[in-house]
Amino acid sequence: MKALSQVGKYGLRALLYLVAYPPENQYLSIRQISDDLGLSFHFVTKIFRELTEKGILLSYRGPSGGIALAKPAEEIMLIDVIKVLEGEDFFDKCLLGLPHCGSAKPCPVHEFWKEVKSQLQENFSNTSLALLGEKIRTQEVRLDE
Amino acid sequence: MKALSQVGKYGLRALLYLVAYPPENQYLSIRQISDDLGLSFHFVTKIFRELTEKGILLSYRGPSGGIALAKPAEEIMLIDVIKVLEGEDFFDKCLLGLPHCGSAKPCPVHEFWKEVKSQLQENFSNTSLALLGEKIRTQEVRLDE
DNA sequence: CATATTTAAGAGTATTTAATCTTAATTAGA
DNA sequence: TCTAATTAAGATTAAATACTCTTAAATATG
Ligand code: SF4
Ligand code: SF4
Repeated sequence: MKALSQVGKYGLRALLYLVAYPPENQYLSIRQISDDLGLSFHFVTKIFRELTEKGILLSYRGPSGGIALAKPAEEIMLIDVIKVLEGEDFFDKCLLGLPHCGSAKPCPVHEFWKEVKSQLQENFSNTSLALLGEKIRTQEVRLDE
Repeated sequence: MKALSQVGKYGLRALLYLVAYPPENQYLSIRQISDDLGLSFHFVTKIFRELTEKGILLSYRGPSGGIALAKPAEEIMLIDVIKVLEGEDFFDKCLLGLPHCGSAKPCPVHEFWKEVKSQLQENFSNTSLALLGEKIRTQEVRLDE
């Protein structure tokens, strides 16, 4: 089961790095993130540009430039990030992908797919980046290896 | 959230058609299924070949040939079909896709991803094709439109 | 045996996704 | 003002996925 695209995976990992290890100065360079996580610098740059456009990150060019959160990590929910990285319709995707479907005209697997999907959506909506960053800092969880 | 590939979606729909509307004679032709569901005949043929190789379908060439279930629909679970169509590792896929990970060295979203995944896996394991076929026949659910 | 029907096999094409590369723009600091 | 550091933008390439097409093999029936 493939839940996130490469854009989603890399983007989320890179973003969580920033949240977990915020820099002393205002901006953290993309190079440091991509090097530390072993991701392609250019690919991460492209992904971050999207997050910047959509108001989740701020960016600054030039020496000692980089990226930073546009809002406090407490106010950014996982679902906001996912919707930028995977598209607004992320939670509309279906198992059989029939046209015109939904609860009124369900397909054979609608019943439990609906449950699975809403459970995931709820978790994404209730999880802030701040919470995940804290888990990473306390080494309860990890971002690489 | 993209759960199934096109192979998985088309394959499952076509297979459920056979289960729900089994032919009087021994075999049902792929042409009838693909035409009825509006799917590519060649694509469905390719998918069915795989299901035949893996022992879920029987096939027979020549006039009045076609495909048939290799076992009673009661004995084929959704998860068996999914594992053929999407690969044995379908339920090993991850949100962040870190190497060497699992419950011992979890990533930040492991906790709820694990839950979501096992809920889906359980549903797939407990659902037989016979059950879904019956739902379709009684028009509780549908395969097209 | 000849023909029509049907699946098998695999080559070929198109589209989407993933990743890389090049150049431009911005900015700090010597 | 010059240089180095950094993101922005977009062109390009690579790989995976999704089909499509052609030919072969099997088989029923007249
Ligand atoms: S009926 Fe439900 S599960 Fe099935 S394709 Fe539609 S929305 Fe998805
Ligand atoms: S830690 Fe869990 S959710 Fe995260 S990538 Fe590994 S198996 Fe997937």
